[in-house]
Amino acid sequence: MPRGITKRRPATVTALLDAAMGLFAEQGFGGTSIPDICARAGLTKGAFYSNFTSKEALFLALLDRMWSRRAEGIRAALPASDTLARALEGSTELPAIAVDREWTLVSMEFTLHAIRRPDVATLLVEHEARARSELAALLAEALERAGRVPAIPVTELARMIVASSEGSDIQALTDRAGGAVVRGDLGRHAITGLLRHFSRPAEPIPQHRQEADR
Amino acid sequence: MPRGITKRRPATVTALLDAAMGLFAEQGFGGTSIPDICARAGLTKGAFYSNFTSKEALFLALLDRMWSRRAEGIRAALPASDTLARALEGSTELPAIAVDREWTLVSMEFTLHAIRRPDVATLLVEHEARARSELAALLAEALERAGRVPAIPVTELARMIVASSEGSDIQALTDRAGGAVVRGDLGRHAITGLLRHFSRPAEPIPQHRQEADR
DNA sequence: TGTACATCAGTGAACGCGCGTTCACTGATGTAC
DNA sequence: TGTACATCAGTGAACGCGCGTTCACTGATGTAC
Repeated sequence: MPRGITKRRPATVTALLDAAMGLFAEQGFGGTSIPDICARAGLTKGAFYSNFTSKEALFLALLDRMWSRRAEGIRAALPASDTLARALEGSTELPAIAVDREWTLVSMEFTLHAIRRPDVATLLVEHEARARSELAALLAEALERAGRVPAIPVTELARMIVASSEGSDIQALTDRAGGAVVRGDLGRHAITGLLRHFSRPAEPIPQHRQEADR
Repeated sequence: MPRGITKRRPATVTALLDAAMGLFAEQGFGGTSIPDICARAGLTKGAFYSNFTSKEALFLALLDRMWSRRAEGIRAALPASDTLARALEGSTELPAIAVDREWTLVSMEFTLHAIRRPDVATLLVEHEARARSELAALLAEALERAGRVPAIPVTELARMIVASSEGSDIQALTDRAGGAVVRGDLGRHAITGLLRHFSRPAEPIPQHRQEADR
């Protein structure tokens, strides 16, 4: 006599999340209905209500999955600080990272959603703070390897870089959708620029302080 | 016998657009129904269909109005190149510009919409190209006043600045909604940083070329 | 290993509601005289 | 200036449809023996 969840359940949840991810990216959160999601997942509406209380709840579960997958991806790519350091020294370029269309669309969708709902926004703010602090640690390490010291707190630098790269991603997707052909490395250029501008070469023998920003 | 549109019509259109602006910001495009808009405008659904063929058509009309209003606002603030030049010289800070919540939300909403519909994206890309070229002109003027020359084409600089400031605006709105208290000048700092990094002081007596980026 | 059966998980019909859209109508507008 | 009336503009009832949600049910699962 089954006395907990069966192995069938997670498969159903996965199917629903997969379907929702695709549909939210294609049609937006507001533009996607629960029957839409169920149809794509090959399930009935009852299956949906057996697993989630509302579309909103499913959205949160989807984000959870997106965030933990991304976290894995980032941990896997962690030797990046080396690459970053070399880019800072000017010996290489930052590598191109293809903009993930689905991820960016669903994230934008969620950000909009969150800005309108304070309780959801709290969730998002916490997640971003965590992600940013990992980036800040990476930046601190890369700067040190490149023999530079930050001129402003690395957490602020991380904020600027996130803002700049998100803005660039959105620009890239828009241009691509609108048929405009545009060089795709401006985002990386801006980031390198910010990193160089807001840090300076470490002095071999630390002497008196000087102005942070020339 | 009336033989064209009467003065009643534009008032109706304005009421519908005003109502839609507020609702799209509050509930999103997909989350707002036509009856919603009519109710807030104090009109019946018939009035809507007498003026627009669909919610999509109203959205486009709304953007048109938003864009032309913003263009007016920008033209009115054009002496800004002076302020910008002084900020570049380091004698002042860039002035704080309050993030317009409604504008930002509706623009994000539209960007999402556009990324999904190539024909709408074309419209957006054209608009952005126009806006960006005005900004590029402003930047060129400001750099010259500040006695600097751009190290990369000003149009690329304009792209970076737009990306960075849009990203910062979104960050600011998210943080504000999530109850995080955050200094609001990082966006301006980043912009100043980009401008300084991607330009250098003009040489009084032009001699041989040198590396753009130090 | 095989089978009985309690529990879990998804089915599919049913419901009321609000949506988008249409259209015959009433009232507002503004020109012609 | 005043009024008649053709035209324009918004009203509100009506419609069919798909939505979100519920629930009695059937079938899948996996434990106990």
